[in-house]
Amino acid sequence: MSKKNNQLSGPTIQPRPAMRPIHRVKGMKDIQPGNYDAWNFLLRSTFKLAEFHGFERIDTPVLESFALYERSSGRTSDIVTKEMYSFVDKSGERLALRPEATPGIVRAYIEHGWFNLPQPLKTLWYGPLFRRDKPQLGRYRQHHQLNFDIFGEAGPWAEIQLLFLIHELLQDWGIKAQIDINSLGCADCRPNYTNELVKYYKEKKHREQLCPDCRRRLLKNPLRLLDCKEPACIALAQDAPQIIDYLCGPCKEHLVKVLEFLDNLGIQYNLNSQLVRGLDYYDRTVFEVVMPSASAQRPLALGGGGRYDHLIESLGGRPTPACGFALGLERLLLNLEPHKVAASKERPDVFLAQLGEGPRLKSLRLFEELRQAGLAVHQSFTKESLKGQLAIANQLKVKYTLILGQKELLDGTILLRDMESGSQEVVDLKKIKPILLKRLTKTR
RNA sequence: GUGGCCAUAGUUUAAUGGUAGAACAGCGGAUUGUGGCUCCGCUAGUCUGGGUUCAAUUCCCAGUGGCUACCCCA
Repeated sequence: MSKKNNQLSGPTIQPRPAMRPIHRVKGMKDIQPGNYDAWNFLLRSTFKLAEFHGFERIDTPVLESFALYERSSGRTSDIVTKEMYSFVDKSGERLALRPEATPGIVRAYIEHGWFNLPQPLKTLWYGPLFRRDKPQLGRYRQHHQLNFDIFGEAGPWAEIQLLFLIHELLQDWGIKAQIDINSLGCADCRPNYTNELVKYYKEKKHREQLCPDCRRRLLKNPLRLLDCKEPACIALAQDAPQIIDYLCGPCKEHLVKVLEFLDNLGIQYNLNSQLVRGLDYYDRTVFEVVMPSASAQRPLALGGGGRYDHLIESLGGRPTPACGFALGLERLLLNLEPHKVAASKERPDVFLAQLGEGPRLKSLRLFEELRQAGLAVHQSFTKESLKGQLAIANQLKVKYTLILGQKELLDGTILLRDMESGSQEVVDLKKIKPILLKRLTKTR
């Protein structure tokens, strides 16, 4: 157990632990040192852009009542039936870790009377969601979403603004994904279509070709027949009636408006009549951002959303049209170019190195002074050796390093080292702040 | 929930039925006040349980975990 080298200043060497460490829970992910750069890259640009678009930041609790999801997402949806983390609280109340964001957001909208705020209300939500899936590529039991919602706007402008925002974000991030769009009609016209669809699939020659899953879907949720990836079912879906042909006047007009605007803005999209979504609450416009995957048969969805004009009502609110969109952070992360992330990282301006007790104290004060002057100062007060401190300054790729030792402290000076050239000059300590400010603004 | 592949230092990996070798990273030194390059040293590992065996990290079984495809979804 004895250490030969008692000068070791690194992590303290611990005796071997007697107990086995506890592993993280399946499907959960830690964000490790260094990983946050990519998250910041995504989040910072989103928060900024969403603010320009007039979205207000909101949050809702991780824990909600089970009934909320049962009523909104659909009693038969997979999310509710097999993927939710739910439990009974000591009080006997049935609770759930939120599996998606929209129901909680809508609940808050109703509960706090957000309909009294200026409408349309645009909200930005960011947080973790929980689904008890089997983990795989881009899927974790805890994942994070960015949710954009627009309340109180019945017109196609809501969709347009969302799609425009998404388009801008994808461009900023350098992600070349495809936007799929479709309309599911409304309560008036959708039944006509589903009737036709069921009729088509019930024809004997068609029905016989369906996979077992799809035979079930035919009874439970016919729209999802279009979504199957079995070759035979895909072939059948090709010739199936298309919902576009069955949309009522207003629904058709709405969709056409959305598409016209997109054309006008030069936003490329793919009108995909096969696109249906896994949640029950959508009306009219639905869309998805998809990324073709090399290994998987289906493209990976980076995000998805649509209009939910009746959800607020069905959760007990006054009738309010609404439209929302969610992006999956972990899936976006999968598609980021490392060099874009690296380039987005801000480099500190100055590194402050010190040698000895006195200089260290003095440098703490100088650190504060420079920081308040608006300089990005870094330091490593725990390191003793100048060598070690310079190595860190080098890793940080700072332009200048300040060195304050005993000698400088006595003279009232400080060393200014240019890290690129390696040249050094002695500067009056009182003048270091203006000198740095001047040099850095010149090179920035 | 179903299927496939996998499990050795922090990471990437090598090897073996006789208790494991490297690279990178970290820390220290060469240079006790000067980074990047170099050289040297140190730290650190066979997922868990059971079985076969004189002996298991190696072979077998189970579990757990990871990756991945499917269902479904962001």
